[in-house]
Amino acid sequence: MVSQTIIDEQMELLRRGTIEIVPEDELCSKLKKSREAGVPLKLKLGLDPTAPDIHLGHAVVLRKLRQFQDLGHEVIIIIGDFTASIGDPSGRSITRPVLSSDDIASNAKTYEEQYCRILDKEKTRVVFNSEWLGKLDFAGVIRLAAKITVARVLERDDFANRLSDGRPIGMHELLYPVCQAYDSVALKSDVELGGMDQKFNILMGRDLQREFGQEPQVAMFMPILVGLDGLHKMSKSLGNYVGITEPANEMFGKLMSIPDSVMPQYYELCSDVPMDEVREISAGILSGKIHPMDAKKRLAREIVSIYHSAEAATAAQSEFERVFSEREIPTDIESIPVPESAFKDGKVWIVKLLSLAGFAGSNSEARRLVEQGAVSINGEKITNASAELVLENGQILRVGKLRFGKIELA
RNA sequence: GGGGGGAUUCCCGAGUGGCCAAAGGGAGCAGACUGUAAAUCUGUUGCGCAAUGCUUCGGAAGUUCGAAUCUUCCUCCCCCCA
Repeated sequence: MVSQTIIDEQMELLRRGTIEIVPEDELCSKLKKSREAGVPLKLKLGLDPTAPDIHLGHAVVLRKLRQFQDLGHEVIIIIGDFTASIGDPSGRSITRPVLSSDDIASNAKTYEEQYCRILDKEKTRVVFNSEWLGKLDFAGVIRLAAKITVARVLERDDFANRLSDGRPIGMHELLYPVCQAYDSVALKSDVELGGMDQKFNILMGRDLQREFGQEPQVAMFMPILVGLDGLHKMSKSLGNYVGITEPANEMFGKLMSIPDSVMPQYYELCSDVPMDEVREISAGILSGKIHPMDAKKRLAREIVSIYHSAEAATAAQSEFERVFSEREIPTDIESIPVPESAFKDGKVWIVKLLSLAGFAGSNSEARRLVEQGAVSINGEKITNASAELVLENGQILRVGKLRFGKIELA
């Protein structure tokens, strides 16, 4: 007999940072059963192979899976190569573009390289859903579709909204949730994790498994991590993300730029700081005992430590303080090679230099930056857009607050 | 199959013959302030070493001294009816 205390402890750990577990008591009994029988649970996570960079938002779910692995369970990652050819309509107001199979293959590979930074490779299996979905023939598809009603599919918010707003919905998109649900059937998964945007799809998995006479999976919903802007969900396309493979300094800096209001969420979902402590920090900020900036530095340090090391985190913090608190120049600055051809009479036009450095997308933009007083060389502001400069090796070109470059003469 | 509406700069959206590189908002960028937070204020946001210059308003052709605006054809989208 498995001690209830152990299960309770496990449940408490697993509950952290989840919005909803449907149903919670089923997870409890699955954990117990698994422990008694010595058979690991199968955790399913579907990844859409469109975004090749895993960021902290994806990491929320991956880290939860890791907790399951640490409890002895098995993770199955489904690369949705087949479903990507449909395009998940979740959270999209427009129909997604269809990916080529080459893109999918290379994206999937990048995923594999990245997820093992969080997951235990020994306890992770990767499968492609084309393995079973690709084998269905048209009759099979129809039989599958027959198990779900149109009304059921149209319950889904984005379909309902699109329909009422008069935006298009492709027939193939209606089948998306069915495909994903069928993945659960094919794998006989015990638990499926996903963001709230996946709620509909994951619950449909339960329905379909029941239809196929399987024990339905437990659905675990994780919040969608808000991006660095504090407004929209973290996503690569919005550029408000922190990739898990980014350098420590970069990560630290990006994390320092989040709005204060999202700190508690980041603490809970992206760090391992115990929840009691997280609550203390939040309270401390409210009462004025803790400076929000200090809380944020701690947060950034905690997160950087997970993906790099404690040392790297400390170093990133001192670098951050150097550059932004003390307004000094960063220690490692990328160099800007300046070829001879850029020179005219031994001088380089400032606008030319900026586009050479990649700090401006066009000469017009470069000109604007100069006129707005954003550009300096060795701390000396340049405001005349037609300025011609005599350059020396090692001079520091700065644009705005963030961009630095070191002049390197060819 | 029939009828109607629509496609504008990164996004939304105004513009129905010259005053339009195109209002307004969002987003971005820069400056001030600051904790690289938020809020706020200011400037800026097609290209161009800048010129009464060049290229843009779904695509092509046309009318006109002149077109985002008018005409024709095409492509795509939406709505209503069947």
